[in-house]
Amino acid sequence: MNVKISLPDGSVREYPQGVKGSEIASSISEGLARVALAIEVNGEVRDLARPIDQDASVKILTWNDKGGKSTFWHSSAHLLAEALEALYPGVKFGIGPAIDNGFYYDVDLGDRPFGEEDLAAIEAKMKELAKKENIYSRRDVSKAEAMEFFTKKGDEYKTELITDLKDGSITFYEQGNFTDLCKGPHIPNTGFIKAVKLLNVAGAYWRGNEKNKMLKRIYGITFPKQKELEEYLHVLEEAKKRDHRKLGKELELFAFSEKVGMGLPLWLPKGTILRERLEQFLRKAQVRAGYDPVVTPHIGSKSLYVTSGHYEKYGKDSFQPIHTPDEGEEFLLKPMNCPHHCEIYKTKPRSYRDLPVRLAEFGTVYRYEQSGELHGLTRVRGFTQDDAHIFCRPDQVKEEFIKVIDLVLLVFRSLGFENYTAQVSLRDPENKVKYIGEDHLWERAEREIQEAADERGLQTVAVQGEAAFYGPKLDFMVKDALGRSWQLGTIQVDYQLPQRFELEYVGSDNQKHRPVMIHRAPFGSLERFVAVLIEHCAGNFPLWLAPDQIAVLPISERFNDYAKLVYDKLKEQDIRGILDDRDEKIGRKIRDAETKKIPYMLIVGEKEVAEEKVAVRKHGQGDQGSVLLEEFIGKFRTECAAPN
RNA sequence: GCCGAGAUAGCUCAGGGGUAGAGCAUCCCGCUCGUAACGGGAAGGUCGUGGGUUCAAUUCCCAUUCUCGGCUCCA
Repeated sequence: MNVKISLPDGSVREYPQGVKGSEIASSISEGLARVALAIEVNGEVRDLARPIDQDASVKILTWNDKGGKSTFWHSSAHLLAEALEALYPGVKFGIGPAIDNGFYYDVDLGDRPFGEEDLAAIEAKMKELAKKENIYSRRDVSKAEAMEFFTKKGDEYKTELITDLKDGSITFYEQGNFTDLCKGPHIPNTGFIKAVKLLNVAGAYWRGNEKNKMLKRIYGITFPKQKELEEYLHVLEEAKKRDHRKLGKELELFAFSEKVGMGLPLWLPKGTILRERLEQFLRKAQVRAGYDPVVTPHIGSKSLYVTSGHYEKYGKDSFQPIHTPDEGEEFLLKPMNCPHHCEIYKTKPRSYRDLPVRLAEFGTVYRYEQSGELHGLTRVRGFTQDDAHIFCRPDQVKEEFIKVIDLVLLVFRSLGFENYTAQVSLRDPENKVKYIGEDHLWERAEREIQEAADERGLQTVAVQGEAAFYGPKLDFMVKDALGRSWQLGTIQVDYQLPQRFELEYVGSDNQKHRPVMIHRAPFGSLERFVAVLIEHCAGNFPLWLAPDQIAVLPISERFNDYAKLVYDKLKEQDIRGILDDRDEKIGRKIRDAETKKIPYMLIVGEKEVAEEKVAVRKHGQGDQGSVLLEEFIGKFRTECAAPN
């Protein structure tokens, strides 16, 4: 009997029943068979060696497929385990999955001291074992048999896992001398793994539960070609160079002080310019889009947050209330701007004609993040949101959403983030009780968010169960220059706060109605955004943002007067920059300006003085030749205008 | 918060039971210079903080703070 196999190109071929993925691959082309790692059968990734008994649509997976990569890395985790077992007899294993970039294995090495120094030896062992081209073979085992195997081995983690599995659906995979509980799939043999790098070791709780024992998690990555590993390591190195914590220090953008407190960034003068430029840019765009700027205090009465519900949900895990000398007064550091904005909404009765009301504030909020979670500017305890709340009628949600999407995209485009996607976060349909708000409003809002995203041509993924408890949301992810994804802006629909604050408007029917609230922040937080921007452009900010746009460099002290004249002329035009009149050689001055990543250098010497010119040098590009100073200023002013 | 590693000059880092060292930055002197580091000199450190062991601690031990790598969490 034959089975009909349909291929991704739409063609259908017949094969004898029980045909293997590897045979299908060979029948398509020998080249494909050589690089085939796994096969997707009706959407499920499987081993190439597993027989196919029924009609199916299949796709041969290679390194270029996501499923191929994850299979490859999962198999690499097994190879790591095999190497560990060879080098550390008696080692116990937790889990070893593939992750976005590589794989890890959680292991219990007992009391043995173990650190990153040990990784090289394991790596060598892995390479040695890989060369053997051991086959990953799958075998069904009964629960009892599986239990017996790991009990005998003394691996209590595996036996715990087996306890939770159903008899009849348990499989082992074996390669070389290593056997693991695993549902697969795997690549055909270890020989595909040509390049191995173990990256780091970290603690990880067994099953992610802090009550459990902490295992050692060994992270690694592998590739089918040595060259690909080298490229990957190069990207890692590049990422290190671009680390915003490093550049933030070098370029004097921000700093932290133990005395001020962890997670509380200090913005230095140059960083402040950057930040304020971003603020001004968005402020302008928001005024154009019909937002009203507001300002609210950094603290608020505890009762404000009791009303909003934040106190109940986060109060205990937050900065503790501030007490005044007078009894009974309690204030909280503002963790959110929305309660304040709700109170602004309530300062006067609102008509349906007034809506939407859009209140915007660069509001600094304070949240008690766990100490281990703090990280540069991306995770801090005090940060400024480019926050705004749109109070609108239910029938305006979609239109407002579209407007917000436009604003977010303007921000991304203006800052050079060309690659972005969006996640539509929906309710968990199985568990509607978790959420607040009427069913029909949710359904409508979820539909309208999706429609709004589609109308603007956004590439979206919908994820169920990811909504906030108060409403569905749209989260934006950007890819930076190194291909890393960051979550930035967010737009969220909220039914809860209008209800809690009893917000109302009078409708055309002369009845009171409840507005819908939209929270939105295109940057997310200024701190996080600046961090991402630094890493995206490696500290080479676009001209309109650069803290120092120009360095004026006299060739020698003899030309300092002219240099000062040039510098003053630039200042008059609001051009930011420095005058380097140090007693140094021009090569040195250029080098320093290049290191500081200043976009333009104006070099002035004998020739320039005589002709009222400046010799222009661009950062990273070198000498651009001389032009008249006036001419340069004219061009520069056009070039440094903020986008809009 | 939890596990692990670390903290030495403004920065990057070396050293190690007998009260510290380099390069860069800083300051001074000389040079007056044409597109990525001019030469010489000086100054600069309670070796994160607090305890303990020791004749002696920056070094060993304990605690603590902060930083880093993860885990967990994230309005």
